[in-house]
Amino acid sequence: MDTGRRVEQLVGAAARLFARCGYHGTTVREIARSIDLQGGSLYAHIGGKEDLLWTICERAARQFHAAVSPVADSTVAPAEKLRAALRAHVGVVAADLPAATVYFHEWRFLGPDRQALIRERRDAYEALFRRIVAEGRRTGAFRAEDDAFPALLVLSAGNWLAQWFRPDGPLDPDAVAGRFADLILGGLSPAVPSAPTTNGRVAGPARPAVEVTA
Amino acid sequence: MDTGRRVEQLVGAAARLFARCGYHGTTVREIARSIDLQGGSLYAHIGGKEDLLWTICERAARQFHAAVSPVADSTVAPAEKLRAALRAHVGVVAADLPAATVYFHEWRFLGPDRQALIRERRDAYEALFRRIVAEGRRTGAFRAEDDAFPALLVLSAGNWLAQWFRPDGPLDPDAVAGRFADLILGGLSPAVPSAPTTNGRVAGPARPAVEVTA
DNA sequence: CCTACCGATCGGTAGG
DNA sequence: CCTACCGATCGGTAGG
Repeated sequence: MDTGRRVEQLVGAAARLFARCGYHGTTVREIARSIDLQGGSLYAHIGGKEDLLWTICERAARQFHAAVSPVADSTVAPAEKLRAALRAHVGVVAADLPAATVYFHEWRFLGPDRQALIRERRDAYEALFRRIVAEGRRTGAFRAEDDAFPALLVLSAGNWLAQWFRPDGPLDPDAVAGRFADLILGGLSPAVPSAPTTNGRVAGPARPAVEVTA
Repeated sequence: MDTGRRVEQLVGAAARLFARCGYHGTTVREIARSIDLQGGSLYAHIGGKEDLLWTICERAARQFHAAVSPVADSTVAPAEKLRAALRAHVGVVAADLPAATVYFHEWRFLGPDRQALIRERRDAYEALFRRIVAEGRRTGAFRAEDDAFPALLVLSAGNWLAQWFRPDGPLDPDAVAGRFADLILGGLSPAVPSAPTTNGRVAGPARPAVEVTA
């Protein structure tokens, strides 16, 4: 875990290349050359290709936790807490899209031990979101059948973001997170005071099934 | 596009291996050996490694379209249409998890021309969901600031599914889709008849910010 | 469908 | 940090 300038450049270059071409689709030579280093010279700075992947993933896991954990531990109301957690998550993704992409998709190419470490941290991270949902359900702030699905919906939106978000787009990360939070908290259907649902289907005709489309 | 039994086995084996190890992390030898074929013998059945990737991606694109397109063209009310579209999408993902995983993540390793073809189809597919949202907004069945984010939320949930869904899990694909649809349509917060929102933040204290947590 | 082989390229190292 | 090199493995082919 050298903090040398060259090592940082290598980690950054590796993240960009791993994100674009995949871990196995990237050559150590390409990483070296992208920061004007000769072929095998990157071994003067790092132990091996997998070390670069590990550094990227380990840092990303830490940053997600560091961003969301204080939100989860705060005392704001559940709805605003979930909103803030999503905003924090989206912020980390958007702050380093290549690193987030690698963290989401290439971590499984780590060796078994490191893979297990990442998996542990990822599970603990997801638990933060489930706990926010659980708190909201307990206080009556959320209506949901379980903790897992709402948490999964938030994380799905937050993770898939890495596939489409571009920093030069029209919306900044906070705005994107806000839009998703509005949808997930408020729902797409205009509020009909919580109609009882039966297995995911509205019990009885909720509103007239008018059809104005071609 | 041979339909021989051996070719089908190769496509299936390739999907499984590409999904687990990635396109570049998989060897043509591994694919061949997984269906009891010798090293280079798979070239008696296919033109090259990339052809396998192409077949997987092209079929997946077609199946997603075939499943959702009739739903989008139907005349059911927007909320049920969006629910049915998500159910159809989830069904395709769950029916062949390896193929869906490869379609979502490995298509970018196709050559430029084939890559462009997949991108076109994917864009057209996403437009189906945006159109459902547009229809709902037009008829007043949906409240949303635009078409893109609700569509993106549905697709995020449906695509991220390939990362965690396991066929031996407690919920079948229809149940999973139903849970997500309930959340997206109904929202997590109990229905306070549509309070005007300002930039993703509820205007004024919507409900008492009681805090019952530690 | 197999055997045997091809040139190219891979991650990594020695020696300076 | 470079040059020159290592064995191993890659996708693909020839000839049968």
